[in-house]
Amino acid sequence: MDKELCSYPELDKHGFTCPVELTMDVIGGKWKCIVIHQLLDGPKRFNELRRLMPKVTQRMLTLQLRELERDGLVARRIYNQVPPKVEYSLTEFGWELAPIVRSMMDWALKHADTVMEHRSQSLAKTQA
Amino acid sequence: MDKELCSYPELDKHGFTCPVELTMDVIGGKWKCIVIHQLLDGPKRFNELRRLMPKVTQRMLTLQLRELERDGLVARRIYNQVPPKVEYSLTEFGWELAPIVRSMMDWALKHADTVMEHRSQSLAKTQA
DNA sequence: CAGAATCCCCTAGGATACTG
DNA sequence: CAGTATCCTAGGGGATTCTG
Repeated sequence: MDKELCSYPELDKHGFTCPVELTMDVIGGKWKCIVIHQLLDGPKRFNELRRLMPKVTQRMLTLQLRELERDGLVARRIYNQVPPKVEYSLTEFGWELAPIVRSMMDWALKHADTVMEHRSQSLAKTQA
Repeated sequence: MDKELCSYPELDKHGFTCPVELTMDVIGGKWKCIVIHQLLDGPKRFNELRRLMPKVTQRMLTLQLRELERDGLVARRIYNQVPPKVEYSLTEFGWELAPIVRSMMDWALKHADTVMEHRSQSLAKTQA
């Protein structure tokens, strides 16, 4: 396989130049990875997710969940009762993302302080 | 450790509720992961990156590179010559992202078609 | 409870032109 | 070659209100 001409027919057929671009298109939403991360722990109700993610508005949560649903990553189960109960869970396909999200979590726990150091340092330089 | 009260002091000190949120803040830019993916292959010059990423504008490439630099993930080496030569490479810290980006690539190569199927299916439903 | 509907804003990101 | 400098806009995202 030619290293310099490494294109991906399956991908650019759909307008993606690079595999990573496709993945980002799927999980790149501001809250998607966090939703998935929460769902790794088990199915969650809508307001349960809201409580777990205090900074996301319910509008945004809805939108991101809809996109995850569209891509087949998240299942939405409606219990027909009053008051309503809706449960979100990872599909089998959604579980395929677990390694990625877990490695994102591991990375953050290991390197959070390093990132913050770099940021404050480069901020200090612009200040000076 | 209490599962229900699983907060991360190091993180929410900086305003992050969840580890994954921090990671997304670092690599969540539209092109950052792709840049990193390209740099996994070795150092690259500016226009070399542009050629590898046809869809990114040079303005955006510059901005994303600057942020990656700020966070200490990418190094910028300037060769003092005419015409100018600038080489971007992953720092040691940047290499820590390799597992994540690689798993993103693997995922895409495995599941691209499945994603597309789901998308066209859910599109068909809205059409109907 | 789990949302849909509006309204609105901001900024991430694009297009184009210029430069050391 | 490797960028700045402007200008501009689509849409990502927020706040609020309403509902089955």
